[in-house]
Amino acid sequence: MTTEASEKQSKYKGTLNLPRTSFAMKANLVQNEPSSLKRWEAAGLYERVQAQRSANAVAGGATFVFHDGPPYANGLLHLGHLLNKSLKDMVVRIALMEGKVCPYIPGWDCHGLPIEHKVMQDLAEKGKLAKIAGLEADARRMAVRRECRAHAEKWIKVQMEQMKRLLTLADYVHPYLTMDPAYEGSTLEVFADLIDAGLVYRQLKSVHWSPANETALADAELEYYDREDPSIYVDFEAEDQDAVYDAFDLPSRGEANEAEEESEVDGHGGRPNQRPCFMIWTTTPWTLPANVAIAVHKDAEYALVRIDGNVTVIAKELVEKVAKAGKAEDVRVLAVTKGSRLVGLRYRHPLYAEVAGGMPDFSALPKEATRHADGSWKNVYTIVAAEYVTLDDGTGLVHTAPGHGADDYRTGLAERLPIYCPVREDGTYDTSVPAWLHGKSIWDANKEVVAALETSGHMFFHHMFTHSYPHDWRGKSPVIFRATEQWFIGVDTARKADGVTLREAALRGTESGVGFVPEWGRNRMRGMLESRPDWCISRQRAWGLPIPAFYAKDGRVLMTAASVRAVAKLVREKGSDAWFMGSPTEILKYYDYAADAQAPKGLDLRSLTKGMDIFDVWFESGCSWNSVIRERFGKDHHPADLYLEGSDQHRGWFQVSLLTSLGATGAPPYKTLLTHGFIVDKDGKKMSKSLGNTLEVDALLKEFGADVCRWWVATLAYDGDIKADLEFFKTAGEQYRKVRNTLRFLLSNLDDFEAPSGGAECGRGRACVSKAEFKATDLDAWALAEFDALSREVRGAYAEYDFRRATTRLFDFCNESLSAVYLDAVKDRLYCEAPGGIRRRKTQTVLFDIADGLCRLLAPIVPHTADEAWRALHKIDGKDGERSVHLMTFAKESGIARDAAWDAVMKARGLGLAALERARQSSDLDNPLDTAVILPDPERSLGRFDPTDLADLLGVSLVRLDSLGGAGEAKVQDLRNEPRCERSWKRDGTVKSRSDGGMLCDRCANAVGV
RNA sequence: GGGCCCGUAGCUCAGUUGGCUAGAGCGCACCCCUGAUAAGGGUGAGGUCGAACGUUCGAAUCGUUUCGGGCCCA
Repeated sequence: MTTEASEKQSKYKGTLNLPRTSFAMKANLVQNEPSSLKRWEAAGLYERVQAQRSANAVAGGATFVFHDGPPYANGLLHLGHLLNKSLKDMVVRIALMEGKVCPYIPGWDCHGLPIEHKVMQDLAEKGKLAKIAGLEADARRMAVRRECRAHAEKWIKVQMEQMKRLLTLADYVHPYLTMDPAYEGSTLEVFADLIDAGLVYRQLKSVHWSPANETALADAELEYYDREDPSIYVDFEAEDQDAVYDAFDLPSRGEANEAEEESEVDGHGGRPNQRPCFMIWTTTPWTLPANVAIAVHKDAEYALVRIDGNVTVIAKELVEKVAKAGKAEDVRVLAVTKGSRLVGLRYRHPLYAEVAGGMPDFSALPKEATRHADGSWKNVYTIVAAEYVTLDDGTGLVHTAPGHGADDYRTGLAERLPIYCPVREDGTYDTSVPAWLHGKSIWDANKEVVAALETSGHMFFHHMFTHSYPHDWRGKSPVIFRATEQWFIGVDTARKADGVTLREAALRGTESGVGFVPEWGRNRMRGMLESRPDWCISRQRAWGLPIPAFYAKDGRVLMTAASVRAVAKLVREKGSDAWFMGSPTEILKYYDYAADAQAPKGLDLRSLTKGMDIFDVWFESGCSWNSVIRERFGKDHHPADLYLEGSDQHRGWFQVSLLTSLGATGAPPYKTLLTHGFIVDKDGKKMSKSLGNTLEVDALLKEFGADVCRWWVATLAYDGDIKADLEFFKTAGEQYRKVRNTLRFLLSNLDDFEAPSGGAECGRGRACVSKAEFKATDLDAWALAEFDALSREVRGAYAEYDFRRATTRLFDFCNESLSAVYLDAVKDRLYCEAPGGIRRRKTQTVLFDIADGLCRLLAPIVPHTADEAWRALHKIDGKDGERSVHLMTFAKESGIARDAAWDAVMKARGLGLAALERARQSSDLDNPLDTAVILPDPERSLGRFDPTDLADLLGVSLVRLDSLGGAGEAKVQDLRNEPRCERSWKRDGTVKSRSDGGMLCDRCANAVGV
């Protein structure tokens, strides 16, 4: 800029009240958020605000109990955590801003397989595994547990830092950890209550089993490798051939037809004179000795087929496939029937045909394997129906061995079949199988079974094939399914107190007791509750809370409510390590056996052995309503007001918490469930590391800062899938900047404004102007009324957890009501009026109230920016940590009256702007200040408004009203022949030469004092 | 394969009980301002409402089917 030009521009520029503020346009969140964090932590903001609200509660204020679900203490936070934790923080901050007591105790799920797995891997890499393996059982477990604890602690620290960096306001000094002794003890106490309610039992279940390592494994411990196995198609002969032919509606063979036997050609509906078979397919011949049934799908069609001389049953649509696989040459379908017609038909087990009774001696099985049955075994070796039967592979008739498969196991229970598992821990057969298999390894048995079936003529076809098969991740050896005894919580078991089952109680609670946001969560929960099986709570691992069961030599079990409570007491003192470090009598030191009526009689406590099972980690987190909420805040805080998690938790934490709470207390643990969807990429595909479409939380925080990330979260329609992409964060950043700049403009015009202190009412002697001096037709009154409306709507949206509606309104208010309309209009008076002029001070008063209120409304969403702006507004010293917007509550509404004709004014403004645009397009009239606009005023409603307000709303020098011309368009008048005020650039008709030689309008002359 | 859910302008979303030429913001294009300036203001162009049938005088809105996607299960 040349000196001349700058002189010309600056003649009056120095006399203007131009914007000035320390609140920077550039947020620099990445640098500045950590200092806010530090300031809040130093001032003990969480404790301070909780104490403040608690004091308020004593005076009758409300309480809102939020309960945080624990993330797993393993690995870095991902985008889902960012979403979840941000939403939670907003909920909590909103409750606090409404003046309620609202705790936020963050928690971590610490036990469980993923950690143990990782730790074992690390130990293997460091070559420490052999050393540990050499230890005695308890010592070995303790060695692993110590490593696991260290691992969990490490990740809790990392995740906690990330959560803090997200600016969440929680009690990070006292988080809850599921591995804390008090938490563990409290969990055991819930378990004791469930035992009291009669819901805990022990039974066999098929689990992944490693014969090489003689241990049960969970899914996470499996690795899949290719393996070669026999694929065999086996014919099981029917017991009653006529019953089979009846099922296929083949007409009875008349005596006269007997002569045809030898020349039987079928195809005419006659009954073949030979025993029909049921053909099954399997890739695990070694499980055939454990076969007790064949499953079909009752709606599928099954064909009676003559295939290379044999008559057998195969699913109709698989006939061709099977025939082709077996290279059968002569295939004829004789008849077709529904699976349901086959149910109940009996067959002969090919491996037990020679054994006395035709089946193994099931009466010798452990009672756990037969408890569910009546001992009649009437369904053994029959066709049963099962939903999981598909026609994808095999024959459509599924070999069923309840001792060796999860589906098979369920069928076994449903059909009252024995859970027959003739395979011992080491993978060899016991003596219940045919003698030639006794003691054989199942892997060796595969070929022997195949050979036996070939010899006996039951093998239709077999070949070797390669498939993906689960292996023990540690030994790389193949695993099998094997029924073992496990602990369960009965979902269909009647509670002792009222005879109601958990399933009934849960469904009832879901129906009416619990609120769902969004509402469809109710359906989802119901569907999952209806179909869920009993809850298997035992795991054969080291890293967890032990199931405190003791076993006597005679097989009896000691685990009563009283014994569990006694163990709980010890665990509260010493943690669950005590289980592994003490003898049964030491562990039971608080237990009074003599006083326990529930305990088995005549036990010698000294001869008991400790159970090796630990709890499913879901059981531990599922007890947090007790271990955290009731434990810390008392029973009157149960149920909590809100649980907030991803939609997968309908089967996870939501459900397990519901079951434990219903079982132990009879009530659900929450009043409302809020669910959010899952994060997907910009194309709606799920995010996964292998697809490379993930976004790193740390990277996002580093690029955008927490406030922008949180703004993004708040703008989401979180009830469905959530698309995430770097672009969307940029968009959120743009919106953030718009809001920030609006705040900045408010602040920059309040630099010389004396704020009312301590919430005092404005009045004489202060810069701010009393609301009593505002008229309903003032533009300032309009702005305040707009803010009142905003405040109502945002708080209403917050109350419904609709953060998107809230941020949309907040953004629109900043963008439209303030930036485009009000602030644009009041610039003139802010800059050009005398600093203390009433017109300017009134507007400043409004700017102050709006800035203050806006900061409070924004505080739950963008805690750093809201506090930064609020502190700038109140001119708080940078080091002063005592004052923060987060200690405030939402502002009261001003309640100001707004003239009913404001709508007409805004409509006229629209017409005026359109006219100005037309003028710009059609002439060289570009600057609105060079014009006057004539507004149509058919209703004669605009006359009572301040003409300067109207002119400012259009950014023009003058507005004239036309009440005679009807509701037409606005017109623009060229004022370029009128003199222009050198200070305000307006041509309002009062501009003339003044004593200082400048051309000024009356207002500016007065302001400058000439 | 089953349960629950989603699919409206390039993007993110509004669209009450079916009813005016389907809306908003962002982005984009064009213009203005240069005293909110790596800011601010104005105007405008963008959609066969995933697809197909059906119910209806009339459907983005109701029903059936179908395609694509997500979560949970099998």
